[in-house]
Amino acid sequence: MILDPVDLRLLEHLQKNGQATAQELGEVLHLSASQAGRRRQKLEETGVIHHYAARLDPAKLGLSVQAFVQVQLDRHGAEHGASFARLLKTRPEITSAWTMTGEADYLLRVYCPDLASLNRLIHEVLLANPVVSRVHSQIVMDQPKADAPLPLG
Amino acid sequence: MILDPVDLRLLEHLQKNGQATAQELGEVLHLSASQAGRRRQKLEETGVIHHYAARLDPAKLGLSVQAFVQVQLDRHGAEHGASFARLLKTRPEITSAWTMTGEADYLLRVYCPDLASLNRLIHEVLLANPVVSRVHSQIVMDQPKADAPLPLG
DNA sequence: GGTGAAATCTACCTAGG
DNA sequence: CCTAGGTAGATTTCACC
Repeated sequence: MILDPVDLRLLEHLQKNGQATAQELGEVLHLSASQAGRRRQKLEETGVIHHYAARLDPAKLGLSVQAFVQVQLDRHGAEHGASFARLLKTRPEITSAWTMTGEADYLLRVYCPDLASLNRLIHEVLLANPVVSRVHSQIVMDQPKADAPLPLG
Repeated sequence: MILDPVDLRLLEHLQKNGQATAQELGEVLHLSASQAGRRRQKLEETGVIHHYAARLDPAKLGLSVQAFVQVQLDRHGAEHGASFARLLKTRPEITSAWTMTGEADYLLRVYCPDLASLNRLIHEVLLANPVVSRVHSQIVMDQPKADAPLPLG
């Protein structure tokens, strides 16, 4: 699928407001509402737009502690990685996990109601797991930039 | 604002499908559509729901390189942090930035079309900045867990 | 919890390059 | 023939009962 500059501006807008109506999109893009809606539909069908999501305010939900946790597995092997990957899915506090080049480390993004529950996660879940060799956690103090739209230029 | 278990299930659903209609929410929650819509409206007004966003597929947009970059500032001071914070806003590849406890480090989440542009960002933008002392970048290989709903239990 | 007016979406249709 | 703009029926929302 080819994305022209109008598509990119449409995507930029929909990332900021996923509830924008076809009419609103048309005004922003200087198109008719029907054309804007048609473009949006195309982008949904082709999977460029993966889904729509409500973004919540963690503080208002009592999730006052955010952290990034780096986890180092003691032995590198497919079966170890797989068992750890299963663990990730069972822990709702871990909202995202990435593996990186170089080390077979995981980077985890974690939301907890308080420091105690973060420490429980680290000690009773992560360090208690025999596959895990080391963890290093850093608590988020401030988020000067949050979930900006993807760079589409 | 008090959130009862029904609100939490509503939020969980809206994080997965931000376009759920009041009727759909009502079916999930075993409520009437009008009650489900009323709850949602309340959660929007009180800011528990911050906004709605379209989630895009980075690969389909040509953003094949994701990375986390840790940036260490050479001197810790309010004015240095502020100048770096301004830099963050000017770079669309940097979609999120966090400051952590302990060090005055920044963790940056970055999306680039290729390795060359990531390297340009690191060397010509970050390291070229006099405030920056060291950077350490890790390229994302895999994302076994991606943007799961916030833990609302 | 239910109802109805207003707004919105979407499929279909028409016009122009 | 393909792309842009317009129209109508169905659906959804939201203020009110």
